[in-house]
Amino acid sequence: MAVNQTKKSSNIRVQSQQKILIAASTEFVLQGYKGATVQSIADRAELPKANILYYFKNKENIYQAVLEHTLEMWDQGIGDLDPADGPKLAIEKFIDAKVRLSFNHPESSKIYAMEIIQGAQHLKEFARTYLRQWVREKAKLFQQWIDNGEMQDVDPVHLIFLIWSSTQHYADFETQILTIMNRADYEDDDVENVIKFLTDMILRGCGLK
Amino acid sequence: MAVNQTKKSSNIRVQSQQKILIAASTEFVLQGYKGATVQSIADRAELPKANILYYFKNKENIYQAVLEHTLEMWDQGIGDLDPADGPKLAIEKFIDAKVRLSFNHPESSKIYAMEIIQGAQHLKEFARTYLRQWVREKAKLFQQWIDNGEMQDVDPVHLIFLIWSSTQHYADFETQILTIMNRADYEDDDVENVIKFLTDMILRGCGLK
DNA sequence: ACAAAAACTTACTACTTGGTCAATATTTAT
DNA sequence: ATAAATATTGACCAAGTAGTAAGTTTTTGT
Repeated sequence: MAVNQTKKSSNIRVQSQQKILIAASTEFVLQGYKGATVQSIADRAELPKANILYYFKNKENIYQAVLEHTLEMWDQGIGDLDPADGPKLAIEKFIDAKVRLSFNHPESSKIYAMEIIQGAQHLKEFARTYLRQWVREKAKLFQQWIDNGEMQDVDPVHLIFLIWSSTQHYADFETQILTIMNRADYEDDDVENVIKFLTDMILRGCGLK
Repeated sequence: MAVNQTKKSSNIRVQSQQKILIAASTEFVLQGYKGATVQSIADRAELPKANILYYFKNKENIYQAVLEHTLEMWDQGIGDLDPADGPKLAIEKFIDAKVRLSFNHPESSKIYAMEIIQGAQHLKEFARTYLRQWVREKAKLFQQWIDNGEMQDVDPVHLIFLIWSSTQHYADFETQILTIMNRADYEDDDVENVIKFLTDMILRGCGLK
């Protein structure tokens, strides 16, 4: 009985909330937290403003929901490194997942990036410590592989930063990258090319190729 | 006579403008373009609001000046790759310069990152094409080295993105990185460690080590 | 059919914002 | 010394802003 939120009566609620969150994500990316107005979110969601504030208590709440959604998606999309995989496969999987997330959900990546750049003012404490734990844990795993002589002796934390930053870049700096490549949009090949490039480079950097 | 902007009479003007730009940079980072108010900039600069708008026509102008300052700094800080250096030294110099810029001027990096993430809405066309030219030129140089068998056959444009993103990350994600490292601030060693790590990884990735 | 709950909407308010203006003070050049 | 140029400031305003209140319509369970 605990999981009884999906009654028929909630459908409109859930649907509207989803529509609002999608519109809000776009607005927060384009205008920032302060620049995105409840009205602009309403316009984009094609709902009257008061309706937005019927489903979400206030603007801060909408933003929190957007942030939460981002974190959930990453948690699910990246998941855990499998110790049984060994360093090569683990890094390959990690890069693959992270690049696909960047290309498939650039708005999430962008909102998160802006939040961190601005000092993580809205990010709840638990999200911060969760992240710290995640990195610590993964770093420990890499360190074991290093100690076992299974990969080059590189700082595992910085390695995680490297994978994180280089993959995230394709979402956050989309505009700049497309300008440089003289393109209007990413194409399907791009994802695969980026995965191949980063995997090659980083595996070689770790002495795994 | 053309360069006669430095008359004594301009001193106060220049000084005030500088004070305003520094305060504005901080505010733009912390609050974003829309969130930074002329009043908040004034408070931080310890000047009355009307004084701010005496030296800068409007808020957009202040922001443009901040952006311009960022681009100038990078232009000067990174400069050109020297073809005579060969790939190894060129990459070493590039990473070194870029990491130091990130650690020494994180606000600039942050403001630029936010501007790009939000779609480069305020960035003038000339800055975009300039950047495209810069990357094209550097990529061509790397390609020559590759063709000469002086380095591994990796996509030069993606290589530039990799160096760009991984170095920039330490400025933009300062907050998150410090949280993960459980630190309050970067220390002197950190710069050198990051330079060493990235140089090792990327040189090895390029088959140069 | 019908009452209760959920969804929607209009009108409003208190407050913040960028920017102007007119007046005053200070500095500069002669 | 003094007029012109530069710098400084407080008071003000029109345009937006988040959020509320109070009502109406629609949906739902019985």
